[in-house]
Amino acid sequence: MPPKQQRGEVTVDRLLTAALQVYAESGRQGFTVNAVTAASGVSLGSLYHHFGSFDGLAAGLYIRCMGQLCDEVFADLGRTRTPRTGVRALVKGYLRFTVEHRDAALFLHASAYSGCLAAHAEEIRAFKAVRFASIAEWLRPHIEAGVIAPLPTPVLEVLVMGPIEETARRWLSSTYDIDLNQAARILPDRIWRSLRPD
Amino acid sequence: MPPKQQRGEVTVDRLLTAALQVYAESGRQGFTVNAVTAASGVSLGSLYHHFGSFDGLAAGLYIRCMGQLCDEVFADLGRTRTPRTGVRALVKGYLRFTVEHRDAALFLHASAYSGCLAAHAEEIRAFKAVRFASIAEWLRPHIEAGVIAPLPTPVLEVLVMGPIEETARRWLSSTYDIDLNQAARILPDRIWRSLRPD
DNA sequence: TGTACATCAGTGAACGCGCGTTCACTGATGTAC
DNA sequence: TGTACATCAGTGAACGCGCGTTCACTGATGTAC
Repeated sequence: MPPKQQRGEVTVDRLLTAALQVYAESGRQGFTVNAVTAASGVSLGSLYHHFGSFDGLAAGLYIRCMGQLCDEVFADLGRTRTPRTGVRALVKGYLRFTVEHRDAALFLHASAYSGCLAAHAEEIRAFKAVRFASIAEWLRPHIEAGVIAPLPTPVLEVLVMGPIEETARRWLSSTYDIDLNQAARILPDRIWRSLRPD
Repeated sequence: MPPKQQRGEVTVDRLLTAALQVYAESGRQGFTVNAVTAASGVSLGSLYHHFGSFDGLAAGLYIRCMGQLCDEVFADLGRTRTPRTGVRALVKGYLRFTVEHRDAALFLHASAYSGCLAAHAEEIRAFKAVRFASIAEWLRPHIEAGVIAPLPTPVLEVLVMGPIEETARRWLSSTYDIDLNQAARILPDRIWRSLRPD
């Protein structure tokens, strides 16, 4: 249901931007249709015209944030040659995105189990499958070349993304005091050690 | 606000058990006071007598689940002598808990950003601080003995718990198909490699 | 042991609020001839 | 170029539902003398 006129695109953008802002300021509890329409200045009917439901808007926001994340993280990854520099790029890229787009990162983490996305789960799954394909493609030649241990793909993913995402999560929750610069410096080498063959 | 009579304890227990069941069956959206009272057979007034609010019940459930998790995971940890076996115990314990208490594990992960716990954040933080102290105590002598790399504690925690929690998360979301037995077999050694000095 | 009383536990009808959603409508944009 | 018409976009009042919460009350338990 993409808008077919330019002003429609603008309205969709205003709604999503306002929605992210509302979520950042008021959390899940304050994340309501009324709050979003008030913050965006867009009418209630217009929101429903473009998204069909409030969950639809949440799904749209999730996809927009996830797209941004993939763009920024995978851009750096493509320029790397060795798995070592690749891991470094992933760590730096992911943590930089987390800092520079705190609101988006928070929304992505928080929405994972929110239930708002249940109705659009298939759409989101398909979107992720497309965008995440590049990371698997990046991995394969390194495994075949024997420069990364021949572990099952899910285990490799978990070894790489686990520490990164957990770092981001702790920083976002602000319950823990974790130094992102320190983590960005130390993690790449440590994660790389967990992937090496032999 | 712990109950002062035995029947009070029983009621609290019935409410929390029913609440977990409701959450497991209906998700966040279906997790309401009415659903919990209906499932437990306990009256609305009684729920408020014991928990003060619905968020209070959510916080109580979170603490109960977190307590169970700590009990099971740290029990095995205490019996280990080397960091290598310690990591293995953590991985196995955490993943076993995830499988055996799927509902509790799901609730713990999902509640992290739920907002329901905001009002009781301090209470939960204090509870965690007490229970998680044992893991830091377990780590320190190994670092001092030079058998674990002298990394900052938060980074160590993230390196160990990141892959474990990410594995659990993926298994719980059931979007990914991840083999927990395989992960439990491979992860300990891989995580251990990321902690070794030199 | 029995009685009186305070506290704890349990009940369920009632309430108000704000949520997501609908709908009949107006205005803007693009297109065909 | 001008006009007619279909489609898209935007509006906001109105609605019903179910949520969390309150409260006046009854019953059970424990304790003091």
